[in-house]
Amino acid sequence: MDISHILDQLNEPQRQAVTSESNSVLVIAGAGSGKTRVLVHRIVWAVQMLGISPYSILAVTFTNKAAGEMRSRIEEKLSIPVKGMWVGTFHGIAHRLLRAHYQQAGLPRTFQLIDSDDQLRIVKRLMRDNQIDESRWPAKTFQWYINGKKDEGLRSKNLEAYNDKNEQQNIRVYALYEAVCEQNSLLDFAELLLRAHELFLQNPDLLRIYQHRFRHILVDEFQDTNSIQYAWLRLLVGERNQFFVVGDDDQSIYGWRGAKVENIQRLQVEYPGIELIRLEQNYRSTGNILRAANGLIENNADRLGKNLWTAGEEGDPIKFYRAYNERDEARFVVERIGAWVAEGNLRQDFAVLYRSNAQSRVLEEALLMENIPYRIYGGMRFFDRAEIKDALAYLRLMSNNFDDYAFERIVNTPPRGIGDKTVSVIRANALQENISYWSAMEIIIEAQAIPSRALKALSAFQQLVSSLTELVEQPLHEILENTITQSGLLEYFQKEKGEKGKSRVENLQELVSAAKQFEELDETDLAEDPEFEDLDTLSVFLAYCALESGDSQNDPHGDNVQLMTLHSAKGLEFPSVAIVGMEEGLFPGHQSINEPGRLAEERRLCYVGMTRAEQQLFITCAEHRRLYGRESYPQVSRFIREIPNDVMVEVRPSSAITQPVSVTPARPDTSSSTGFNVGQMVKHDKFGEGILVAHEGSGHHARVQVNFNQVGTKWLVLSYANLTII
DNA sequence: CGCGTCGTGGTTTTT
DNA sequence: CCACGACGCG
Repeated sequence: MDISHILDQLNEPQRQAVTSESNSVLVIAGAGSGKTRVLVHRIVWAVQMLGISPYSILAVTFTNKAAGEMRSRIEEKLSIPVKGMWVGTFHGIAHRLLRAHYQQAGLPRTFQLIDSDDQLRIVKRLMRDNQIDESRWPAKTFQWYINGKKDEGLRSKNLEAYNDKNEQQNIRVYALYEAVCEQNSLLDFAELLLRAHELFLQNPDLLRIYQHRFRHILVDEFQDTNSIQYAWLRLLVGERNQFFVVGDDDQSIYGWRGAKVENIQRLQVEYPGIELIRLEQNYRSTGNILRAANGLIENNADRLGKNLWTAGEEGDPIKFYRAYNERDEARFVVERIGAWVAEGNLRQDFAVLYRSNAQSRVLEEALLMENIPYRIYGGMRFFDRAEIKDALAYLRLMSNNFDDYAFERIVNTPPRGIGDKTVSVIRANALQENISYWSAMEIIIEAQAIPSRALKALSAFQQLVSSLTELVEQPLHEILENTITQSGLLEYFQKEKGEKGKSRVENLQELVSAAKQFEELDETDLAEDPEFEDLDTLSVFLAYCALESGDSQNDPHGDNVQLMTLHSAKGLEFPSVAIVGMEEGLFPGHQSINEPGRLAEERRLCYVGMTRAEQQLFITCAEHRRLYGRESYPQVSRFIREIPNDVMVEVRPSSAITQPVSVTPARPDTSSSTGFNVGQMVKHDKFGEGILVAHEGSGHHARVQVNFNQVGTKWLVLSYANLTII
């Protein structure tokens, strides 16, 4: 068989990585260096050239999107569907293992998954039940604590508070939370990983089976692994399996949620023979962009070291703009987008990246003003939407009457006259008798223990759920359709006025079609394996919904400018990129400035942002920013100064003047031929008095920006405005 | 039960 | 500044 085509499209280090026969390989893959390509080709190589069975391959990624992309690219290359190969996320694979071996994992067959929203609800309710003051200890901090410990592989019983009052409380809540989850057979995301790890630890025979099966283990984005994921991988790799890891220490930006870059270093210690391969040739960005990014990231200590280069062009220098304020900054970006489009480019090829979501607002306003369509990434995901979770809660309750959290969510959603009073009676009864809410409800109805009005409403609810439960044999989408209509959810949201109600109705309808798609998709992770055969469709679908938060939002719908945080830009690329808000305190954020570790992560985030750009990169900051209603005069971000001088120029509004960025940033020339200077107090006939904060252009078109005491900031054309200096 | 007011707090996000 | 959650009223 001619397999040369597998290697033809690869450069030397890529080829080396694909064909390496070392037992463990660590590929340090810089941004845009063809990381996914290497993973895909290695698998294809193994199957086609080495005759390795797909059955013995396990490929792990972090996101469903990455897993899906890898799978489809492999199948495309092999031109046959790959049976038996496991490609998935850590969570998806852990889930699959737990479903297949639920007894050994100490779980009931029908265990359910919960997302972080459900998790928070549980913590909140548990706090109420145990008289823990939510205003003193916000539920979120406990949630954070619990997940953090689970990511470290620690259960409450492994923790010791000593004399720390705070820690005692943390551990107490953690233990209570564990008990609740145990009782309701609920597993949160971190629990999946922890359980999967324990499953192997406590069942050596089972571990051996899987070690024997997965002779080839590949991991993507290794710098994002947390402690428990790494521990789980180590078990599976064992003494002799092939371990192929791809990552980039410079792109580790998730330390704050438990990812350990150190795992890359550990790898080299714990797998002494590991072959280190660097992919440094970049196929994405211009030479200038790469030099800027390289220069920046060199300021980080403890790097494995890597220098991106390109065989392509130098390209334009990076354009740095110091705006007078955040609105001027937005105006500048919009202007560049205008120019980009005027040159015949697509809006969707221009991305604006910011550190925090709050920054999108000014940009949106500016884009709206110019009628430029845009799209914001991130935010609510499909399966996180309230209306979707409501509908799914009905399914949960149908699938498992003992799911108190589903019960609580929908007992009065849509409103059907079951108030707090009634619910607290149910809750009290359930707590006292140690039974589920559902059973408590049945007893209360039986005993007619509540006022007749409430009783009537409650029996109607009971009958509703019971009659829905009878539909369980029907096709999934019909169950859903019946659920949203008979429950009254659809009607309820139809009555809700405005865009909101409309989109909720649409989402519910989309859920029905998602269910339809799910039925057709028999090659789902779960359905593929015989272990799941005895599980009802409903449970499988619910698990799917929990694990697949629905990044269908990611498909670009129409030609829109793309707005997103730097974090969500990871893994993406755009011909033209603007990074805004490059100011000390914002980026790097004030929380990070005095902690070297966190500062380094901010710098990596900046590196990630810069390396998204293919041709053009703009970086902006504002000298004056209104944030949270407060005024601030931030310093230019240190990251700006870390970018080498010769690859970046500072640009001024509406003028052709460009100059190298001065190392000690000086205020741009504030005087002009117009006779007005920034900082002067001026008076306008209509708007009253204000301070001049910016000016641009000259002659007849000269404009100034004035911050008026009464009406806020405005741009005025000098020749019309009739301003007087006061 | 739904709507209004007051008060508070406010990186980053996937599974 | 503004969004969201906790309360109180009709």
